[in-house]
Amino acid sequence: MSTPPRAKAGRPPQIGREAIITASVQVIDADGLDALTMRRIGAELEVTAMSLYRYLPGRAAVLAAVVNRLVVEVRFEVDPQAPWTDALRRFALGYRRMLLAHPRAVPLLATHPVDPTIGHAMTAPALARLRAAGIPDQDGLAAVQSVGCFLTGQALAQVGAPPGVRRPPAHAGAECYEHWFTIGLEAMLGGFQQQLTGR
Amino acid sequence: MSTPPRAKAGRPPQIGREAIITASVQVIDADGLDALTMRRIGAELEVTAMSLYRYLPGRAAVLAAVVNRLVVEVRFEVDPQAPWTDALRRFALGYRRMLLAHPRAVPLLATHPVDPTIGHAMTAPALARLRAAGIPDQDGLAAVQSVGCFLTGQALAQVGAPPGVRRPPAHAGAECYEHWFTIGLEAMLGGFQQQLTGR
DNA sequence: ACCTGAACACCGTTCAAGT
DNA sequence: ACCTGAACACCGTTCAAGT
Repeated sequence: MSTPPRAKAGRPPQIGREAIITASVQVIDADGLDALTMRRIGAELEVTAMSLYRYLPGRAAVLAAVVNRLVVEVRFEVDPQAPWTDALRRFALGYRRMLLAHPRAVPLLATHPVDPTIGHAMTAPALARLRAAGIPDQDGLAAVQSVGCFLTGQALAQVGAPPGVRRPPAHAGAECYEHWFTIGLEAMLGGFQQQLTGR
Repeated sequence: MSTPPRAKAGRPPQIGREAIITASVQVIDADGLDALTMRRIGAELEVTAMSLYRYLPGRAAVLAAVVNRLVVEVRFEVDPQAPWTDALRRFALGYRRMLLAHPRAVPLLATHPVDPTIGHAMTAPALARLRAAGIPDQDGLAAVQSVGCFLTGQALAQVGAPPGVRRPPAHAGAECYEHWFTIGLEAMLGGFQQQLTGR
């Protein structure tokens, strides 16, 4: 949307907005959210922290950009033959795949709002399938929202302990959370099917 | 559990663990998570930041203590006459009441693990009701977990934007989230009823 | 026993200056 | 046009010192 800094004259840029975001995701994946300092991002790009401010107005902007970068990488395919609840299931699995691929970013994703345009684009295929099944957009949106909230909360419980916090020793293993995830998701899907398609 | 510092001799303490936690909750409620610095907590208690370390080993310990303080204040009553799903509903409403009473603490509550003992105590009445209805503890636990995850995710979506982040202008109002919350919760409860009590 | 002052190693961010 | 060095106002945390 806004014009990126162009080299009409003078030196070509050593870095850029996209490179900053990519480096930030790498740092988070490798060392967690706390390690994502402006100085560290700069070091990753062999540049000082101050140069970053040419491309993003501050650390908060970096975090917001990371959230949107991760959300756009969510992918899932809707099977038009399958019942409409399957579209919600596939949305859930696709979103969850992204979350578990970036466990240290989950607290960030959970607490930062997603750009509405990007959020809408992500859920569009699922919503379209519900619409094709005769479900009003208002109800479809509520269902997608609810599934999304459950996903976020579930991923947080599984991997969401913040950077410095030790997980309690009685903490359940990954298999357990996988099981709870399926149980909860299927309950919600079954409930929506009952609610929206009248038993 | 661990013996609190007692004044066997010398000066009586000006502050204490509980006072620190209380002051911390006040700061969060008033000015948000970012405002909760050791120096600020100290100022609230008319003491320097360094004195806090006598009672809690650091900022992370303060945050953990705040989480547990807030979770223990969750209250709900189970109606033994009502269907077992009503116990889950009341648990959800009680938990949600606490979350919405401390909106600026929601990101903290969502990302910090709860002390297992406290967490178990909070959910015990609901679990007991499910057990009385003949639902195995394993299934009951999965249901409670799922409802809790949905609650957390939902509250985050509603109030969870982190301290410095502006909510997007297209953001839905509180009524909308209240509606989505009901829809999602009832779908999940309906699904569990079907799953566990066989339609 | 309890609290403090000074200090250390970090932050994010600004601003004027270099090339 | 792009990048940097120095500086500022903050952090959390330590440690020896006061009373």
